[in-house]
Parts: sequence; C-alpha cells; structure tokens
Amino acid sequence: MGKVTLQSIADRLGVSRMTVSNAFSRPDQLSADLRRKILDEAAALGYLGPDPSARSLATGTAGTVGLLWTKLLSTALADEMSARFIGAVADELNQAGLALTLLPATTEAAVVPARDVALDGAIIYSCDPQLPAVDLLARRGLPLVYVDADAPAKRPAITIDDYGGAKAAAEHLLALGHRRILVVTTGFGPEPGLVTGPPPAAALRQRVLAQRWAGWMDALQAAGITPQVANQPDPYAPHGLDALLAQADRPSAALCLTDVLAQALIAAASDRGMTVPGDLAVVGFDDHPLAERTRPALTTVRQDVDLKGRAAVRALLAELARRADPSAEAPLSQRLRVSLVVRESTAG
Amino acid sequence: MGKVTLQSIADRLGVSRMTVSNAFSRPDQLSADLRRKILDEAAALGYLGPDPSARSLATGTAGTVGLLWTKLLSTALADEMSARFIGAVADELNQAGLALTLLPATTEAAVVPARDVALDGAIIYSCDPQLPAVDLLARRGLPLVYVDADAPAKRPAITIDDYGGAKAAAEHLLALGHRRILVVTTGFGPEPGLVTGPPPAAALRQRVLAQRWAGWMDALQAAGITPQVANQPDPYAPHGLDALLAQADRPSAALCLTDVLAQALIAAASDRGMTVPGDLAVVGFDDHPLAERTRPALTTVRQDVDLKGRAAVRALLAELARRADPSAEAPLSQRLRVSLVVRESTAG
DNA sequence: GCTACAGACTTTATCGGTAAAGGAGCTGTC
DNA sequence: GACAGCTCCTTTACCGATAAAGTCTGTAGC
Repeated sequence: MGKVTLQSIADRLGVSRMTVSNAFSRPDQLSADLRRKILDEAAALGYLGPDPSARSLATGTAGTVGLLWTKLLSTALADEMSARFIGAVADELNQAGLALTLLPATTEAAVVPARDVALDGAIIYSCDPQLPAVDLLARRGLPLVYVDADAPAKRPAITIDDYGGAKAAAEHLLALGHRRILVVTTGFGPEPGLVTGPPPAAALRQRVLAQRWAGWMDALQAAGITPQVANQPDPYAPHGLDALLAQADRPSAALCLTDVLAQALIAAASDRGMTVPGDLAVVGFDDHPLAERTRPALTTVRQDVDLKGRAAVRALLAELARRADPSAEAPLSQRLRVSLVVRESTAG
Repeated sequence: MGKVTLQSIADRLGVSRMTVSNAFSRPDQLSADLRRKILDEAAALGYLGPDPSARSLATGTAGTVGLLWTKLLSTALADEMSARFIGAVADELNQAGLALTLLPATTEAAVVPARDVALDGAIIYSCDPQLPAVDLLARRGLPLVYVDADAPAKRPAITIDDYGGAKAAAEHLLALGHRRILVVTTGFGPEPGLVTGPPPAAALRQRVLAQRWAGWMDALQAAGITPQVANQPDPYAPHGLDALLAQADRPSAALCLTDVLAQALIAAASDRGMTVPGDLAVVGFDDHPLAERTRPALTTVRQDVDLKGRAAVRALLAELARRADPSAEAPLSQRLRVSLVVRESTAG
C-alpha cells in the first residue's frame, strides 16, 4: 500500500485535495457533513493529519522554538537553576502551542541542528554572541531573543540587574565592616588560583560576568578597597579553593560569582575548620535553590528565573506576531530586578 | 529583493539548481572549483544553506527527536532526577547530530505539537501509553522508545528493575525487624490519606507504580504482613503526612514510592519530634540527589538515570538505522539494574 | 580507432502540503 | 428578475529542496 496523503483521501472521495486539507485545517471552509465523511475516511485509512514537514514548508511555520545553550545540555539540566529556566520557557511556549527544541552549541559537529532543524525562532541563553551557532541562527533570519547576554541592535534581550545586584552584595559586606575581600569568579583562563587585573576580553563578552564584576569593583573601589581575585575555570566544578583559605593574609569575606561557587567555598572553609560567617563571610549570586539548603544558609542576590524564562518567551512571541503583522509592536528588552537576600552566611 | 533560494543562486551562476544543492550537501558531486564559486556566491547573497523545512520534506528527516512527558514540563525540569534524564538524552542525541524537542502532553490544546512538529522519532517518558499524545505519535508512524513504561508489541522499552528494587527495599525493612509498615504512594485518586486494597486500574497502567507496588507486596506478603497504605495525589507536593504519624497504631517503618515522598515524610516526622530511624525508618526509591542531602540521609534504591537516558537514545538510533536498512538489528528492550543503598534513615 | 569508464553536471520526478482567487448554485430582496 | 451575498468546493500557483537516472566529455587501455 502506498502512503496515505491528502491526495489519496481526496481521490477515494472524489473531492479535491484542497477540500481534504481544509477538513483538517479550516473546518469552516466546508460543510460539516462532508468534513465528517472526510475525517472518517482518513481515520479508516490510518491517516492522522497533514505531514508536519510538508505543512511546515507550505506555511512557513515549524511549531517549535529553539533554545541555544553554550555548554553541554546535560550540564544545563543538571543545574537546578538553569533547568528551571528551561522549564519556564517550555511551559510558556506550550501555552502558545509551541514546542521547545534544545539546541547544542558545543562542538563543531553539534552545531548541525542549529542549521538543519526547522524552527520558528530561538532563544539564545547565556551565550557568547560570537559563537558560530548563534551566527547560524541569526543568518537564518529567525526571530531571536537573547537572555543574559547583550543583544545586537534591534534584538530584544532579557537580562537581570547583574550590576546592581553585585554592587549590593559588595556593599553589604562593606557595611558589615569587611575590608579583606576575596572575589571568586570564572573567566581568567583554565588555571584555578589567584589572579590580578581585570578579566580578559573574552570573559567580558559574557554579560553576566562583566556586569557582576563591574558591580563589585565599583562598590569596592568607592570604599578604597582592592579585592583579591580567585579564578575558577569551571563554575560547576570548583577546585583549589582550599589553597585560598590557607594563605596568611586571609580574606574575611568573599563575593562569589554564583551560589554554586559560594557553596563550594563554604564547604572548603568548613573542611579547614573555619566557621562561616565567623571566620569567613560569604555572598553568592542567583538565589539558587542550593542557597537556602546550604548550611549556613547563603546570603545571595535573588533573581527570578521563572520570570526570566517567561519574559523571554513573551518577547519572542511578540516578535513572531510582528512578523505576521508589521504594525504590531516590537518586543522590548527587559532588565529584571534582583534583590539581596541576607541569610546566615553573612549574619552579623 | 526576493528570497534567496538554491534556484536564485543557480540562475546567477548559470548552473542547475541541483548542482548548487550538491555544493552544500554532497561536495563529492562537483568540482572543488565550482563548489567554491557557488559557496562564495551564496555567501555574498546571504544564503546560509538549504531551508530546513524544504530539506526535511525532501529527505524525510527532521533532525530532531521528540521527548514526551505527561506532566507540565516545568515540573519535569524542576525535579533534578528527571532533568538529569533529559540532559542525558539531549547529550546522547547531540552526539548523533540530533536535537531534542520537548513535547508537552498535558492539556488537550498542548497536544498540538505532538501532531505538528516534524520529528524523526520520539521517546515516551513515563507516560500512560493510552494518552492521546502517545497515540498521535504512534500513528504518525514514528519510531518510538518507551521509558519507564510498558511498550506495545515490537516497540523497545527501557525500564529499570522497579519490582526487584521495591522488593529489596521491603525485605530490608523486614530484615531490620519491622512489622508495622507504611507504604506511601500515589495512584489512589485525588484525596490524600489511608486507603485499602490494590491501586485502581488506571494507576496500575503506570509501570513504575505497578511494579514497585508488586515488589513491596510480594515481599511483605511472604512475611505475612499487610501494610498500611497512604495515598499522595501529587508526588511533588505531598501533604497530609502528619496525620499518618498521629495515629495510635503508628508504623515503625515506611516504604515510599519516591525519594521526594520519603523526604517529605522525614520532614513531617521531624516536625512531630519523632526521630528517624529511631521512631520511624524510611526507605525511598530512585537515589535522587536529594537522598544523600536529606538528614538523616535516605536509604533508597538507586537507579542510573544517565544510563537510562543514553540507553533510550541508543535504542531509538538503532530503530532509525533499521528503517534506513531493514537488515539492521532491531533495538532490544532493556531492563536496567538497581541497587539498594543503605543510609542513615534505616540505620540499625 | 574503438570500448570502457570515471568525472561533472543536468534532467526528470517527487516530497505533501497551503493560500488565495475563482466559480457554481441558492437565497433573499426590492 | 437582476443583483448581491452566501456557502461550499475547485483551480491555480507555489513552498524549497533532494534522489536517482541521464548526458556529455575526456582519457586510458589495448
């Protein structure tokens, strides 16, 4: 038996293929009677509905939106914070009848899907905008929304107030009287350990890092303080933290790029028999679910990833709407608010 | 300016469209010289490569695989265990050059993507096989792999030894001398609280529940014990646990369907001032990351979700290969091993 | 000098739909 | 009774590619 297509159903019923198509896609275009007959015949033939690829080609819509993430997707999903973001994106898209396609951007080979998978648009999540995969998507002419990154002109970006949050975190430590401050961050290359000077250019292209860095430094410099800076190559696999705490001129407080790093630092301190916040006060960033669980609970800067995800989707949907109707409003970039959450790890 | 297509490039260069297509997809079909010229011209015109939808229609491949999950996707992703599973699936697919599309199966409306998005196959994750969305995918003729569910004939299923794990968990409690045992599970309808009799038919269609239930019951009955059974409508939002612990004939040990439930039970017990395992021994299931963090750390049955995800993808890829070459081997169903991990929550 | 064959393109046929305009028949209206 | 306006279905045109077979040319072998 050949494949069942609209045409084959049409032939059996002696109607035009277009009418069969309408039976599925535009019920108002034919009589209820005929529609029922067509649907019955289709069911009898085991035909479920129009072929997605063909429909996609004809209509120019794919029914799904891409999410590009720089790192290994398993890394993203193993982290509760980003997993929740992705969940929020998925839900919000689903409500609009769209699916979410996870696009890898890691290796050269894995870039392929960014080129070959049919998409209606994409969300670029925390990626260096210069990545080849990002470029691929942009050149495909897809509507793009950037999250936690600076968007090129005319593209909406959903970000949080990384600068303000970091500044507040630093000011919090200063207000508690800390003067010997350690900054723990990624971005200074592959070797862990103390570094000096500003982050390299490549690191500053990561908006999150650049903004948090700026926030810290502005607050600290205003107080006349130069922090120690420790590099952590992989935010998810911190190491060498112990050495930092072994030095003579030990810091009394630490600002960490993320809660994950902060938690690792606390663990390292505890292992050395130091108390937190007594011997070392620690501030994280994100209000990762981890922050509340950590003992002592972590002072951090809260961001709302759920909101972030939904905002990104809404911006994308707005852009989609605008393509359909150019008079519709263009989506705006948004910077979401953050707030300092003081917990035990800096308790006075 | 019109849209740039293969044809428009072909026209400008005076070659056939097919040759341009080959320049992108089959470099060996034309001279390096001409290929370069074509690629240059394409780049100049801002043409990135073949249109995904059109290519998809012509080749019959979509470049992405669907993952169907019954609940809200945000629920799946908020749970570390299932997020990791999804991450493993995504990674393994990426290595094969495929993307992962998250399909919602919740509401009637959200089923649409399961019908309209182009896919090469799908992984059905812990779904009631009678769900409309599953049916949609099956009728589309897609290769399907079932995970944590019983597959229809000829479809591969990746499962774990839920039965054996549950039995081992129950036997562990028996070996510790417990006789008054509480079973905490979902599946008995929307009301939390004590129930009697076996789970309703609808619940038994969920393989995980059915198998774990069977494992527990077989072990308990062999010891001549009839457990109390408490229903929890939503595994992620347990409630009413306190009431169970308030009864006169209080259990001395509990078997929980999942670690999430187990952890909630421990929390409820602690709130009542009961000690675990002293007043109540608790066993979970999954070896959720939670299990190790919980205090006291949770005795549980370990499964390897990473392995499960990768096995599912490999089965799907095998099925895909078999469609291309019918002489290839059909993918086999697999049942992955589990192991009892004894921690503090049942420490003798 | 003729056959065989490889390389480099081109031709023909298909993939399975949808949008928008076109026409036929019926009803109602003044 | 002619014109408008519906409803319902058909026609025409197009979406943007790929697979497989066909054509032509140059060259190697003998």
